[in-house]
Amino acid sequence: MPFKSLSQPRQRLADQVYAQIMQAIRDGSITSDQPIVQEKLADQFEISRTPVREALFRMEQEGILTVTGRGSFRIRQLDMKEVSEMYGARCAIEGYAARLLAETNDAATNQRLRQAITDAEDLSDNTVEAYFQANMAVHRAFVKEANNRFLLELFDNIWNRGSSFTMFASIKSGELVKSLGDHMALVDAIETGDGSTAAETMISHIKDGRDLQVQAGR
Amino acid sequence: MPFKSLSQPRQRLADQVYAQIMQAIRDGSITSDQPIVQEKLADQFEISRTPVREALFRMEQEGILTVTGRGSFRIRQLDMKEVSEMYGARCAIEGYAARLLAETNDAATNQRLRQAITDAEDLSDNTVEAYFQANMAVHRAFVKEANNRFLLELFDNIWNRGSSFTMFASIKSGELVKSLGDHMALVDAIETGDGSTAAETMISHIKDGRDLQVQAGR
DNA sequence: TCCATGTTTTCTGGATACAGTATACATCAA
DNA sequence: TTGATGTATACTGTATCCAGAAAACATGGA
Repeated sequence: MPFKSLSQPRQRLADQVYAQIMQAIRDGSITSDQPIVQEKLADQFEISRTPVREALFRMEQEGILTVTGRGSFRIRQLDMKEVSEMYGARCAIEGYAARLLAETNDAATNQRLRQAITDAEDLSDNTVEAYFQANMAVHRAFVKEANNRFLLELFDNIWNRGSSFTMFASIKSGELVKSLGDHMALVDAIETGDGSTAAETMISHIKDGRDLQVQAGR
Repeated sequence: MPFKSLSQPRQRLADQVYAQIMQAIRDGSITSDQPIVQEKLADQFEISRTPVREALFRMEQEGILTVTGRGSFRIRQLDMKEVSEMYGARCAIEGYAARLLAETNDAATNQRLRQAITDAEDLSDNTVEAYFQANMAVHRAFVKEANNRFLLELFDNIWNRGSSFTMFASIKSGELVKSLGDHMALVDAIETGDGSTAAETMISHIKDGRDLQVQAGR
């Protein structure tokens, strides 16, 4: 039987809605000051409220939206304390990923990491969005190579929080470029083979990012 | 105005359903070999399918359920590799929490931790369930005292995975008691004030748990 | 008896209908 | 004009309905 199964789990409308709303949040057509109305969205997509609701609930659970008043959603706006905690969560995940990588210290893996960094940092344009994507791609590569799907899941969970991109928008681009440069040093730390060293290097790299963020946020 | 606001966010049926299904999973009345049928559940709860659907979707997203066939849910069964990865994720979260605690090294906090351990380990009965709860309570206390809501959220996310309890059921209770005893040592490690030491102690404690689990799982 | 085909049943995703509540708005008295 | 009260509107949660697809079952020919 040369055919591969095409029984995809019957794609749900809610998934598409989810993606579209996400996009709308990213490009700023939905802002955090207007409440999100199920019926309005349903009308725009020309579908019923049911799948829209489903997508919204999902986003609430992921911390992208927050429920206000009697049940309507808004984009969840993080205050500085929460932003800072978010970086903390990143330290936990990515720091441990670095630890695992160091403990394995596999040459081929490290090589792939270097390659990923080179690829990602070859920015096609200098927008903040491009920087954001590049930075995320690099960091995601580390977690991915650590080979633990839970870790990767948690990573995505954190990075998808609605404001994570808009937050970056406030950082001056000069600083961004500088911060991009540090990634190779992370691989170096991994290559020491010492878990704690790698973890600490990663953590302090992330904290640098946090400081940039905090400065910009004031 | 001596009245306190009673505007609670209008509690949703789906939440109750969620809790009930969760309970049913824990006490084994829903097992992983039977598919979960929305209409059946709705009938049992004597409500419509809508809130049931909502609860199920939520559980799917949390990784408690998995979608099979054309869209029906089952309890997600983790294989040994995934179980092991789950412990890895715990190392990341809880290890970093320990690091934070050590860096702060606040006497009052440490005292509260010791108290929490004493409280939790005073098992009223010797069932595996009781052990599981006690162990979770202790570990949760560490993360909670680290004072980072994201970390706590991720912690809950991991520990709520459907099978996390049923997994434990296979460990011999003798081993469990032994493993409970190690918790005070974690506070000791925190009191060294050295982040790496604390993190590593926590990680190796969790890995001990993992090894127990893996042995039992074979 | 066993396989292939057609038919019924089951069950999901999505649309629509309905009820309840908070908000917005209008109306009226001081 | 302003504040209190009644009314309309907006929007949510829940119930019900409908169409489509998989799965189970039955039926008939070799």
